[in-house]
Amino acid sequence: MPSLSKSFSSEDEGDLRRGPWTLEEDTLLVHYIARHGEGRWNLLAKHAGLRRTGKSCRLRWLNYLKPDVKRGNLSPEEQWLILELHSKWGNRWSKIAQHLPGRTDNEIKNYWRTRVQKQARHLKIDANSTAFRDFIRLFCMPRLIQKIEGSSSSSSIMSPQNSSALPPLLDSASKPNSTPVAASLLPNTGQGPSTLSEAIQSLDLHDQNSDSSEYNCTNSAISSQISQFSKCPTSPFHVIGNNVDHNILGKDFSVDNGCYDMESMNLVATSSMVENYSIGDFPVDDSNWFDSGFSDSLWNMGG
DNA sequence: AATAGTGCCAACCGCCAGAGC
DNA sequence: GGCTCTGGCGGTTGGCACTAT
Repeated sequence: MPSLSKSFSSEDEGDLRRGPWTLEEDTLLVHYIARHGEGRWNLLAKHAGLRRTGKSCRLRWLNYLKPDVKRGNLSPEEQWLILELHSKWGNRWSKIAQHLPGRTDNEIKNYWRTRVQKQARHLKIDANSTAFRDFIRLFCMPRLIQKIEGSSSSSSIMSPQNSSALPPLLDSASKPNSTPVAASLLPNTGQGPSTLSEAIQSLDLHDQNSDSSEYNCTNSAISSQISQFSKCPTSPFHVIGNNVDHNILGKDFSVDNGCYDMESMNLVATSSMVENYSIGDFPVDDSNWFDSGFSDSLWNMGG
């Protein structure tokens, strides 16, 4: 957010600036990197004439100015991938971000904290608990799969240049002052995967050392990967006929259902509901469930 | 219209690991 | 081996924008 005032944005600690970046600083940084490349951040800051720490320059570049940084709402595919990878790796945000082209670790971390952890708070369970992990895998991920499969035509192309495909009302780029100046100043490097399916393919290729068993049921294309995942016998939401494998329900999925207004929740994660649950009839408002991240009907249940 | 509450996210902080000397 | 520098990471914070009352 360039050029916004902030109480501590004036110079302190000697000559170093802190707080929001100005448009002028952004331009300096972008032009310097365009000419000399990135790296050696402390030197870069000095030579570019920026009164910022190298760290601050690096962060500003990586999280905001870099041309291939994608802005706007996370797609269902991206959300699914975040949930899946987080269940696998935990808070390894940078590692997770490597598999989401154009997304930064900061953005993923923010998403997790503001959307997913909020849900755990509303359910009054620990976000790191088994119960919440089950909730994610039993309810959220299958729902996302439905969402993805329902709009399979738009499943794969998510290059930064294609951000117009994002839901316009929810595209955070609509915020003022949020347009990356570098996008118009620098060419796209074209490095790294540009689509989610490419990212998942790279996941298949590179993840075979550590926990590859979790991906035994993956395929190269995202749609087949996800449907394969849902069919995988080891998947927590393995489907038998049209019903969830009840083996997974042996786990304690107790949620204090007396803690919130059940009428207004749309979704109630109780064992009895789970037993009647089938993939096709989630008791949630289908219209906007994941369109707006986790923040709409389902996730706003406790407020 | 004013105020309070909440969501979101950019930016900062502290810690750590690796490289170079 | 110890020190310094640098970059990377995860956690946290502050403030703007939006929504509800």
